[in-house]
Amino acid sequence: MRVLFIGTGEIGVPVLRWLLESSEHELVGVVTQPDKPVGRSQKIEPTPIKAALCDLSVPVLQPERIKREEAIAQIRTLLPDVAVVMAYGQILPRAVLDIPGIACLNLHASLLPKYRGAAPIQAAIAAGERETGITVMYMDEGLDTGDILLESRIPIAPDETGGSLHDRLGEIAPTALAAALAHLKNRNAPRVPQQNAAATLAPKLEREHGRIDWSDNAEIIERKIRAFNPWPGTYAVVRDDKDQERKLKIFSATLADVLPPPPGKLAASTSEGGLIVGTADGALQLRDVQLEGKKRMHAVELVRGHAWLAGATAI
RNA sequence: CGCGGGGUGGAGCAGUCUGGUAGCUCGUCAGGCUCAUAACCUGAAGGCCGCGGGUUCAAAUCCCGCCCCCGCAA
Repeated sequence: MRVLFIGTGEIGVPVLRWLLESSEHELVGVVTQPDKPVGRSQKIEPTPIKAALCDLSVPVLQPERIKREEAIAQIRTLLPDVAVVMAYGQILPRAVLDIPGIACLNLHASLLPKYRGAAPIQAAIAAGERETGITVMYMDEGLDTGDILLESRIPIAPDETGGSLHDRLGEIAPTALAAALAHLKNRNAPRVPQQNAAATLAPKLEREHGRIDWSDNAEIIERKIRAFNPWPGTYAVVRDDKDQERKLKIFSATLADVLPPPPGKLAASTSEGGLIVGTADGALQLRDVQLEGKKRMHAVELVRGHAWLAGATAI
């Protein structure tokens, strides 16, 4: 089949690679977001999808707005049978959804109808789910509301991070897509409407969402730290010995079976060294942390040079 | 020229403003104490103080240039 890939994020790269190598399907074009300035130096960088596309014979479209008529007209000339959308970052208008001759599919990184939206991976871990997966669905104009073609499930490990789950979901996506395309080709593809009553939303995450509320339970906070690692990250704001507010990023922490300090209060850990911090119902042992302006390191190392941390309060 | 923090023995930091013998917590090694120990005591090794230039009797410290790391903003 003639397949058009529409995507931007890293998670779509395995699917793109699979389409490139597939002998059964022809990648007729790729739509991705425009190159954007990234990082401290604001260097203009291609999207991960464009960067992964070393095969220059595939047409790449990077419309500022896919709603515009010029963009739509260009896509139409590619004459795709199927469009495959994954982590694109723009809403597709009806006019685009109607272009593919057979179907416009979306690969979404959750078991729909749970966690519709931009951050399904983090949401699943933060909620303490035991499994998640890739859902292949027929796109409609709503936000991840289309009818389901199939889903591919994987378990969530107890030490899973947003990053590790993101990578694993990206890797199983090609298999799910292959099955979906095979069904379409054989004209026996299932089509099951979502149970809208069970739907939940996983809205786009901002850095500010990573601030930890120490009045939450230890288990909730620990899951959030894992879910938000590496993006958008979690942090506490502490006052240092010079009365300056400093941001302390927390990359990992574990539940500590010790007498907890009050919520948000940092204390020296007697059992393992480093720092423990109080929550609503228990203590967390801090592991990988990073004080703003400093390198990422183990809490044990950080405390050697920053004794004030033991006894500080996260505000 | 977006804003800001930083580069000091193996790790994390202080010292820089106010130039004058390189310091702290830990690690390593040796010895001691102990039934024993990640505990405690004693001792030791280990630093061209990011790189280059300048000022000075004297530079980690002051001046100029460069490299690298990190936080924010986008």
